Order: sequence, then C-alpha cells, then structure tokens
Amino acid sequence: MSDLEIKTIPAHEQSSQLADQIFEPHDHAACVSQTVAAAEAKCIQDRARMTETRRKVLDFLLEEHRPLGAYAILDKLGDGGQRAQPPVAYRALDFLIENGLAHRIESLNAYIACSNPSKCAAPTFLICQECNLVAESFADQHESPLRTAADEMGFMIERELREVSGTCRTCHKAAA
Amino acid sequence: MSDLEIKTIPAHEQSSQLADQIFEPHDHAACVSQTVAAAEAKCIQDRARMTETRRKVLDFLLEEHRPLGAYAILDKLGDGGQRAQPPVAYRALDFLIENGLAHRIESLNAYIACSNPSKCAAPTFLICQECNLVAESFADQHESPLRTAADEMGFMIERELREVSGTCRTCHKAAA
DNA sequence: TCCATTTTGTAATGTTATAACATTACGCAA
DNA sequence: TTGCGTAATGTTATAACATTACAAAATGGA
Repeated sequence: MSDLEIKTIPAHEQSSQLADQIFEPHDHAACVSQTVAAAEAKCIQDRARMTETRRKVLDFLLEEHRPLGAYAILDKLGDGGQRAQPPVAYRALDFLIENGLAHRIESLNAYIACSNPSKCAAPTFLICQECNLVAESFADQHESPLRTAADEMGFMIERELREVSGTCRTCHKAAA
Repeated sequence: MSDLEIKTIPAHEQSSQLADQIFEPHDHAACVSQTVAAAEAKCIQDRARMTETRRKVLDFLLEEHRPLGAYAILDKLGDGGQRAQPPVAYRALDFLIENGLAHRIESLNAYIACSNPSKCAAPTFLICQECNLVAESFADQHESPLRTAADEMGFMIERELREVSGTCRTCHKAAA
C-alpha cells in the first residue's frame, strides 16, 4: 500500500461510488470489500453460484481499477505453476458478465470488475490512457441524442456500448 | 443485384447519407461511387496515397454495409489463389482508418467503410443483430450526458466509442 | 540520377476466443 | 446414504484476430 493521503468515504455513500474517485487515491480495501459484498448479495438474490474460480477471477479484477486481459487472468490462476487453460478464464468471465459483476472493455479486449453491481446498467467507461485506470460513469443516458436518433429511425436498442478514452484529471495535472 | 424497389436519392442529398437508408433497399451503386469519390478527394487533399491494395480493401468494405473481418479481407485479396499475409490487410486498414475512410467496429472485431468521409467525426454505429447491417449515425453528440459528466470530473476526452446493437426497423417488421 | 521515404512482401509469432468432449462436484430427493 | 440430474470444470485442439521484424521494391523530390 502507498502512504498517500486517503479519503475516507462514509458508508452510506460507498454504494454509489463516483467515477472520479477511481482516478484518485482512495480507501481501496473498503472499495473491494464493499463490491464483494454487493456481488455476493446479488448472487444469492439471483440464485447464481459464486464458486472458487469465479471468486478468484473477481478478486483479480478487483485488485486495481485496471482491466485485465484473459491471459493475465490465466497467469494469475496458475500462480507460477501450470497456467490454466483459456476456457477456465472465459467461463468465469462469462458468468461474472452475465451476472453483472464484471464488464468487458471492447476497445481493450480486457475485463474489469463492475464497481457497482447493484445499480449498474448500460455503463459508460472512462479510460485514462496515461495511468490505464478505468472508471464507470453512471450518468443517466436516457435522454442522449443517440437514443433519439435510434427512436426516430425505428431502431430497437438492445445493447449500448460507450467507451471514452482520454486523460484523467490526475494525469492531466501531473503532465502540466 | 436484387430487383427490389430502389429509392433514388437526389445528388445534393447523397453527401449526407442518412443512417436509416442503410437498412432499406437503396441505390447502392450510387452509394459506392459517391463514397469512392469522396475518399479520393480526401486523399488528394491530405496528400495520402491511394494505392492498389488500399483501393481494393476499400472496395471490399464498400460492397455491402456489413463489416468485414480482417481475415475475410485477406481471403478476398487472395481471390482463390494464395491468401495474402495478415499485415497486408492490417496495413491497408490502418491507412484507411487513419485517413477517416474506414472504421473499426470494436464489438465485432471487424471493419467497415466510412459512409461519409467528408464529415465524419466521432460516429455512432447502429448494428442490426438480425441482418448484420451497420449504419453510422451522425447525430450531434455535443450535448450528451456523458460529456457533461466527463467535464465535471476533469476528464479530457480524446476518443469516444459508441456502438449500439439491436434490431433495425426492417428486421423488426419482418419478425412481426 | 541519387537519396530518403514510403510502401510492399513474407515469415514468424503472439494474443484472444471457441469448439468439442470427458470428468468432477454439487444440490436435492428418495 | 445413495443415486440422480444438472452445473461446473478440465483438457485438447483449433479458430480468429493482431503484431513484430526485416528485406526488397517503388515512389517522389532534391
């Protein structure tokens, strides 16, 4: 752990983790335990089984707010010994994604834990190209110009993918 | 060519090809020649070289409003004979993308010709999961909730990726 | 014409993802 | 506790997508 100054977030605010806290020093242990708790609650509610492999993969994804490639996950699963086979990681990832506990970042071919399993739907990702941290924005997208355009042409939206790359405030300040 | 009814689009409107025309029968020959003309003009303007391979790849991408995978392009380049090596396709695609003549659809790992090289910036893709057609929407995104959220947290946007999957009007009607 | 730069050809390799099928573990009811 | 059905995992093979490296050829300008 670093000895940077840590912001403490009141418990009642933690469940609505703001995207920009990701890009700054924060109480990450709390961040993890809170997300794990939400994930477990969601599994119980949805009668989904959180097995050992799935749990491990979720833990790996939660280590940092940085996406992991499938093969990085396999390496971690192998842990120095023999590396697990691809389907092991992909199946766990499929489970986590189907149950809203993780997301795939299409522009990076990589995966990240959902930072708020209880209220996440159609998230937007903010990807900092400097520090590689990725935050989820929960900004309401119901009124987006895109939805209006789709509506007008009779296009039924099923899945919406939004990924934004750029520079976070912290990295931008550092560069100046 | 099919003998479906064709809509003729006045020349002065062709340069602002509407996304929903993609999903319906339209004068595709005009569509192609118009886009090729715009692409050539852009190359001259930007002092970019439209070589034979690049031209072929652009032609392949223009055949239909459907994305092509890199290896499909390689097959077409080989044309029954020996298949070209991956870098041949990827270099041509890089060129086309850098010069705004083609786009990569991240959620499909595939590529599509830009339907309006002269005015395309930060497009949104509408992907029909039934017919696999992909349209670009040029809806203005300057006022999106996402931009506001990014602004507020000091995140500098460099690249914006928007891909929407669903069902186009034509396929939706057909299903009913 | 010569030089510098861009483009092309080709081989090798790396990375990501799925298919197919055997085996094991788990939840539950008899 | 046993047996059964389902879910999950292990394993092998392969498909699909992408990059690196380097030599040869073409191109355009001095």
